[in-house]
Amino acid sequence: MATLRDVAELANVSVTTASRVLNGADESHPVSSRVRASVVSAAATLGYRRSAAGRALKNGHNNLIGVVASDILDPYFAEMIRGIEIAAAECGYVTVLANANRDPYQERTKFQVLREHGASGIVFCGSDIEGSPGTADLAREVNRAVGEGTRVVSLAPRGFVSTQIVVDNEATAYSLTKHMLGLGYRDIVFAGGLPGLTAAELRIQGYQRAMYEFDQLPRVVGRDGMSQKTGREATQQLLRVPNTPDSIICTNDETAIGSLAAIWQAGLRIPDDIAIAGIGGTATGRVFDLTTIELPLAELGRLAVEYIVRKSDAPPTAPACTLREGRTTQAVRDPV
Amino acid sequence: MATLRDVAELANVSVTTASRVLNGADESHPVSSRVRASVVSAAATLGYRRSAAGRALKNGHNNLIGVVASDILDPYFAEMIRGIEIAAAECGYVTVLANANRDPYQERTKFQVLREHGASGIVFCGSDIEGSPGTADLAREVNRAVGEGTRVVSLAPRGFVSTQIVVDNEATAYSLTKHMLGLGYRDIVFAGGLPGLTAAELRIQGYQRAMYEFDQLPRVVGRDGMSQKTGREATQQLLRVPNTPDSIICTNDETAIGSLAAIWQAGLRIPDDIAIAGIGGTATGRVFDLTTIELPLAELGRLAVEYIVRKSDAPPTAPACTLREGRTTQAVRDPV
DNA sequence: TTGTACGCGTTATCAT
DNA sequence: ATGATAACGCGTACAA
Repeated sequence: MATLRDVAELANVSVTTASRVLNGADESHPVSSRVRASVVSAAATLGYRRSAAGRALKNGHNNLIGVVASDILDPYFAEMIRGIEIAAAECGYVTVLANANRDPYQERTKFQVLREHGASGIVFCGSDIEGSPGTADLAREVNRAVGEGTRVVSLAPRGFVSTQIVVDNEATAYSLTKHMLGLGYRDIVFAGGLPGLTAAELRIQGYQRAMYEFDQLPRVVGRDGMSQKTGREATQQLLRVPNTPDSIICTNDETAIGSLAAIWQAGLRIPDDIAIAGIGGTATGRVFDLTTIELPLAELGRLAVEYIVRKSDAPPTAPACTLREGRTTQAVRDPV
Repeated sequence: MATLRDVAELANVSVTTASRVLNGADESHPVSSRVRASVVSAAATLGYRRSAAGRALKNGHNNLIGVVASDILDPYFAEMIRGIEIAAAECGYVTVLANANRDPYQERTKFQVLREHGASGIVFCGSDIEGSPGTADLAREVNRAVGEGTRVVSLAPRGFVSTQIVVDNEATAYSLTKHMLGLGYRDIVFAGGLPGLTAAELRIQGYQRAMYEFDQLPRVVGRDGMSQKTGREATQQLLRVPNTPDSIICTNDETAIGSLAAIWQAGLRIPDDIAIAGIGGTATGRVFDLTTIELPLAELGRLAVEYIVRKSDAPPTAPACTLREGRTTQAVRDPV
């Protein structure tokens, strides 16, 4: 890699001048257009690229934004990451991705590595599991980082203290359940989740609150995952026994997609035989015309980046969620 | 951030010693266990983390692997990225993600940024569009980088010269089409693609070759995308006019999922009324029991990382693809 | 308008 | 077994 010095030598100027030409948005140090041109041309012929390492060492900070994602394959998080990456690129920042595979230990390790690389801010995409081992360790690390000026943002509820830009999970599930009840559904089952996973638990609570208000008995199944597979298996289970519900609210769109797959494969019709709703608003949900709560996932990512880059601002609040009525639910004429 | 010097001072040793204790896998420089302990304890109390910037500056290289992805939301690429990230983490490397949004200009810009950050290697996830503007620019940049020792790997066919770890797209589509013909399907339509997108064009060619060999007329629709939306819209179009085919081969699993959505929503049965097959082997495909060619996507990512990290090896070759017979196709008793 | 010189955190080399 | 020092590439305060 050609260095600034190489460029300066080829252009017959000092490194200072070369630096000013190539990086200086600095108006206080004008450079003659002749010198400027020769530096630019030298840089071009040498294929000069500034060294992020040297720059970071000098400035004490890096244009890096770290991401600790629970699962990059889940469109829910992928959408957030995409929002982060786009906003970061617009601000001249680079996104460093670390996939934690839903493992608290990996989260801690990767958080540390991101810090070693001098990330200006670190964003957590994904909730945590209450009381899981390693949680305390992670909390300590996060505290230290925040104390040293690193901006830490969580885009899902988290046990450690950090800036949170989080949708109201309880309220989304509550309002979605109310909506389903309003359509006339009564025997509504909630599918998906993980014991202790905060975001999931909050959604279950919202669902339960709405059901109790309506004097209906809540029923939660498939509390062993947040994936399409979870939705599929939980639904197959439901269809195998009596008491098939009239509708299923899924913990997220992924689970709902799995549920759709199971129902279609069983030869039933949606929404006539059984209705499905999800939470998320991901692209696959739209393709299936899924009734869901649209969460501003990419927007959350963008807000996180803005909070990190414009260091003075107060933490932003998450924008509102909106219900999207698809074709996997309908008004029920004859509530049982 | 506490520096090595801080640690050394607290432990009353020189920075050299501190460095040796904290980073030295160096057996040739033993350290007394007493000193070692005091350094370790000092580092712990200060929360010392080594600086990647300083280290990169000194070593001249970074433990970074850059990824230029066409679309992180596409599970096809997300799976590759996941493979990269896991393998990289195992080798002590960090993954830097750049999403190019299928734009050649963004690819070039982000490639350069990745180089600025001293990435040891850069992986391209996604094919390119032949003759698109910016392609030549990118090729020049890549050449320069390779000449300077950066390892560049493409996990899809690419116009520029680089190490390629690529599945045989023509062959996969050919063998899948042969399989469908063998099942008894005759009026097989191919859906999806983008004009000039090399990987997509190769799949179309493989499909056409198989059809011609069987004296069947190939028919390609929806050549305006690679997404679920593409598959859905192309299929809706097909169902709207006469000459409904007996089966659809989709350019990838995503397109196939969209196709499934359209067919189910139209009230038709799969595979009885119409059969669907995809290419990819992604998780969503499995949930829908999609007949597909399983490509070793995560494995490609892993191979790319190994090639980058173990700098001496010859470029690895892509592992084989395997047909997975799902429930979206079946043997046809009565070929028309 | 342009140049000189220093220091950021780390490690390799050489010295003790 | 431990320490002093130089150098990596960059940006900037200061000098000219």
